[in-house]
Amino acid sequence: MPVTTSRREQILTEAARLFARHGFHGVSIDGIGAAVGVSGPALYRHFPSKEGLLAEMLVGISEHLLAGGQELAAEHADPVALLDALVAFHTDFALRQPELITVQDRDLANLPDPSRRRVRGLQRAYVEIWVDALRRADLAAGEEAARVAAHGAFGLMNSTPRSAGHTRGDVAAPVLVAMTRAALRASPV
Amino acid sequence: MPVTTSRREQILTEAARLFARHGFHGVSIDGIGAAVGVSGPALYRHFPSKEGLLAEMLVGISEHLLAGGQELAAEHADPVALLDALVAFHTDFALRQPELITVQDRDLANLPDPSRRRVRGLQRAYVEIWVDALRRADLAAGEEAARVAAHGAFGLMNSTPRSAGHTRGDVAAPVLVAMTRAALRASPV
DNA sequence: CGCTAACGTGAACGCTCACTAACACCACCC
DNA sequence: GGGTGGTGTTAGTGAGCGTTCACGTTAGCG
Repeated sequence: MPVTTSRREQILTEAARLFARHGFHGVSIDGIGAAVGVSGPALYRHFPSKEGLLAEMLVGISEHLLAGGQELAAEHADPVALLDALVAFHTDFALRQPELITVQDRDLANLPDPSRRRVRGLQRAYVEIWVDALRRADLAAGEEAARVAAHGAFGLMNSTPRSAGHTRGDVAAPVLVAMTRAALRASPV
Repeated sequence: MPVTTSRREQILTEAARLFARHGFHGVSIDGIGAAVGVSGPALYRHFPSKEGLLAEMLVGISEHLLAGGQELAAEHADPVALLDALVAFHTDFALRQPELITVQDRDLANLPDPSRRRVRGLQRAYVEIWVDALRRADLAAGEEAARVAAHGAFGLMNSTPRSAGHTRGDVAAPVLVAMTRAALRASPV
């Protein structure tokens, strides 16, 4: 890993910004090129296609989340403590990388089939960590309810990137963490 | 208003389904036409443009939510009771019209400028009802925190349409309602 | 020094797509 | 029965865009 951001990473960063703002189909190859200071087809020296670029982005996010989740799961035996750690971890990521979060759950449909399956698999494994913790902590009335609760928590923690976005992280973070923890504890009605 | 769904409404319904699945730019005029049994440019007999169709859809949603919110606000003097009613109302809408919810917060960016401003204004007014109730109920540590909490609640309630989607509503609804209420009560840390 | 590989450019191609134009059908009504 | 407005169709047009191609430049290296 180079100390100076490589052109590849530069492209990924700017593309994420643009995709988050205008959507995958709302951004042109020329537009991405212009954002990094080169023009148009130069991207094909670094990525096989526009879809390939998106694929690398989304796979990267999913892998990062799953890796973090697995690490926390290994550290915490107590499911309630694990959930608290997961909430902190996910909230931190969502507030630090708002563009990635936005792109991830808006443009998944634009992935070519094999990559989409890959991302879906990674996401499913990540969700499974949450579902498992919820069930072990007796915080869900069943498999399906646990899944609803996990997705609900994601929606809550991912909400700030999607909406205004320019809320300062140090204001939003404690609110979101407190809300999510309370929401999870309340799920079994 | 005809008892049989007019062609206009038919188009709006099918377009919502398609937009939700593939995104605004991922759906063609011909595709929408095919979905309602006519082909292609026939849509221009009912809508001025593809963007106009989207505009009518999103304005309709925003107006519906705002109207519902205002009605509830008029009925409930107690802010906590109002919040409970808002949660029930919004959750019901989100689970009954998952496609509309999906399109609303994914494709707002694809609206032409005047309509986008219109929708943003309606949304802001709707959020204001929530923010106001939260503050009057002493459930937020400040203006900005209240806004974060409101958007968080939306993210939670809107989560099921976005994710799996094929979860049965009568399973998801009570879980989401309980989670959202708990989350809102927890927001002041 | 020449060879090579990495990186960039502008021009061209081919396709999709929103939108328009010209025409047809049909219900309705005076 | 003829005019009229609503609703459809097919063919065409022009623009945008992803991708490829042929070519230029530069850096490293035997």
